[in-house]
Amino acid sequence: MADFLDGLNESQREAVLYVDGPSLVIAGAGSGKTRVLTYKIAYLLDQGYEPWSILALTFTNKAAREMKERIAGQVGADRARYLWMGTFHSIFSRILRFEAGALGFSSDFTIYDAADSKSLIKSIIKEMHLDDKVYRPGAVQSRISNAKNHLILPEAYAANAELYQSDLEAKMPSLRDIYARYWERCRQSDAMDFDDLLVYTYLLFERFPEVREKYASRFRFVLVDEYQDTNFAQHRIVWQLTEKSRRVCVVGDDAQSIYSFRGANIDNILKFTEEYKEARLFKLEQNYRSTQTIVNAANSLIAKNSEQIRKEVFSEKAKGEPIPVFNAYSDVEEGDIVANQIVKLAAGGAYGYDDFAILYRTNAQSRIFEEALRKRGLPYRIYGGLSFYQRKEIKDIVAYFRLVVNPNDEEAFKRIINFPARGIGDTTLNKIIDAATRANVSLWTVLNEPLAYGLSLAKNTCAKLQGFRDLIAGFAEDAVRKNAYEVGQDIVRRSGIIAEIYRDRTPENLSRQENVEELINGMHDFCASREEEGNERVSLSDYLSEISLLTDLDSEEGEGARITLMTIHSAKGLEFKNVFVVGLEENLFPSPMASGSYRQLEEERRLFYVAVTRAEEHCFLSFAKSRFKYGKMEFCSPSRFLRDIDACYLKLPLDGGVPASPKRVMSDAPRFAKPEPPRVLRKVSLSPAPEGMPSSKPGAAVEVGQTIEHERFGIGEIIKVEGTGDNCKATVQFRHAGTKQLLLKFARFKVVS
DNA sequence: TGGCCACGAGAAAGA
DNA sequence: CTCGTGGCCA
Repeated sequence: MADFLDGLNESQREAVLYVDGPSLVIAGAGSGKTRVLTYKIAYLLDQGYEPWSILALTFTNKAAREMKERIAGQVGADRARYLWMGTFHSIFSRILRFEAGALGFSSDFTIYDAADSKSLIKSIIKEMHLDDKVYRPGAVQSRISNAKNHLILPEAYAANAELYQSDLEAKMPSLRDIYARYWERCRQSDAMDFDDLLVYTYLLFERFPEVREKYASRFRFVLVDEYQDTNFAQHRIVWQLTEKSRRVCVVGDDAQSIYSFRGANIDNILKFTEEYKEARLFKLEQNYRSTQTIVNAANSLIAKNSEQIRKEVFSEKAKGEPIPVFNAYSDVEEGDIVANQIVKLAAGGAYGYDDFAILYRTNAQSRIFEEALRKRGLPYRIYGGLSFYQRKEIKDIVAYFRLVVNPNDEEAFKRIINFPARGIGDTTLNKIIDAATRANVSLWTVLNEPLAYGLSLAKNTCAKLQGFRDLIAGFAEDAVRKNAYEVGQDIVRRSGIIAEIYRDRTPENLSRQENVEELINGMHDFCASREEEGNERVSLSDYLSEISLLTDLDSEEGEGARITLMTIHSAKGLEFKNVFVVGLEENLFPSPMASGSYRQLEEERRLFYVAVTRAEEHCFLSFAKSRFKYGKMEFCSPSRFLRDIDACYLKLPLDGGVPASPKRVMSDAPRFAKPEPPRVLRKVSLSPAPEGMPSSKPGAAVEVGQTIEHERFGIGEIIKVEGTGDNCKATVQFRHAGTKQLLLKFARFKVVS
């Protein structure tokens, strides 16, 4: 035991060793939070706790997996295996499958992903003859989700005057009816959405005290990671489980709370010691990850926030270099600057490509970096965007699986009843939905006896429906005997999906074929490894419950070192030697959607804090003066957050082109002036050139040797001119964007000298 | 019924 | 620019 305590500092050790009551561990960025959790679990095991009596909740599968591996390294894989360790959603779905009957669900209930739930909401809005311009499905979905995260059920929602008032203001008076209907339809479909996994766990414990008692006493110790990101429902469930035992340890960093948009409540951590009055508070303040400069810069940034638990994060690592801030002319140039910087650093030999990460606010920003890297032949991997399980061909197949396991699954039904095309169109489907809604039964029930539910159908259509019914029922029969892989293979072949995808060899189809093969191979591996572990028959249902909570962060693609491209949100918990935080512009970061309130703005600042603290050795910041948005070019000003970092930790000037004068940098005036109006030369200009701006006349000739400033590529020198008139072309060597040929007729630039 | 085309609107973070 | 929708035609 002593051997593993050696690896801990004073405060870490205290946090590990206190197991007699509730505790809150405030862990600054990079302060060894995971270390404390794993050591603490190892310590508990050492103290005689059985693995299955320890519940450890995390936010990502990845975090759970890594922690499990580390514990396995300390106490052996055979013991680590029996720990209850996983995400809130996966642990609770496990419990819910076991206790489903009590709640009126079957243990094979489907988990609706965000797309399923949105699609169901969409059809409910349609059925209720509401205007989907007013009742935007996304907005409705987030209001319902919000209610669930606060454990407000449809009945309570309808009775709540305040909520109704807010719905009225949003011009959605019928929201409570949509919610009620959505709730019923999910039950009808034997389905739960992500939020339901929490809601029903809470309800289970609330309505059945003996069940609550069972789990509360089974889990003798409960640990929660990233507590700052828990929502009200999660918080209450932790309370249900630990109110009596008081053996709970929550770990988190209020400065890294970045998920309020999905209901996370920073008060859970801020007020933990009020709810657990006797709780001990531990603070981990030594950062083992980053240079002093990075830590200090991050501290100066987060100090601008008002609501936080006070702590002094410090680093004893090297001082490190100031953080460069790059000022790019355009989004494209920003990509070039970052890529060039990576080339430069990588050439030094000290770094592999996996030592680099490019972090951005929105997924849409990834494309430009992707292009810049590809152009230079640099290997990269983009996280986010369409994950494997969200691809159409995969979703289609999984919909078959879902319907076979749970025929009442409405969303799966709608997805595949006419895929591959079998002549059952919208008209017929709408009749079925209509009848099902009126009779309060599932679509599958109607399909089984169309005539009993008063469907008027052509004979031909009836036969087609019968064919579909038999197909699914046949698979369902097989699924009882065969394992997931066997049924899966059968379904893909006999449903006609293979025929559909292998019909021709277009590039899209080839990639689909690969994906389908990958899915089937994955099923094979899944079954094989489960069966090796001693499970007799791994059912399709087992497989589905495994994949329904996976994200693309979970798919390890091992081949070689790659540059990581991801959103800041998904980078939480990760670290890289070199980090580029890009797109630091107003209306991007902070997001325009967060500029509404002070609270939201503070969350954006925390997000920036998370980004900067991912870096171990070098952190780079950048922004562009112009950027393509909504298909149009927009001018942007630097993010206010750049001003929140003490200038002494930054390396200015930050220009990709004209160096800013140091004087201006140090002055009291805002360090980042708004960009000037576009000083751009156009052939056809409707407005006169701005006064006092150096600007050449339309059609002015350029000469070799001149320096120009291009709207998107920045400063460059003309090295060649060919052609005349409309065909006049100039070759320009740009400082940061490489060499380009510009057709003067279209080029947007001005001559600088 | 199903496929194709044209048009218009919208574009945040994730289990 | 990209997705989703709605109208039109085979």
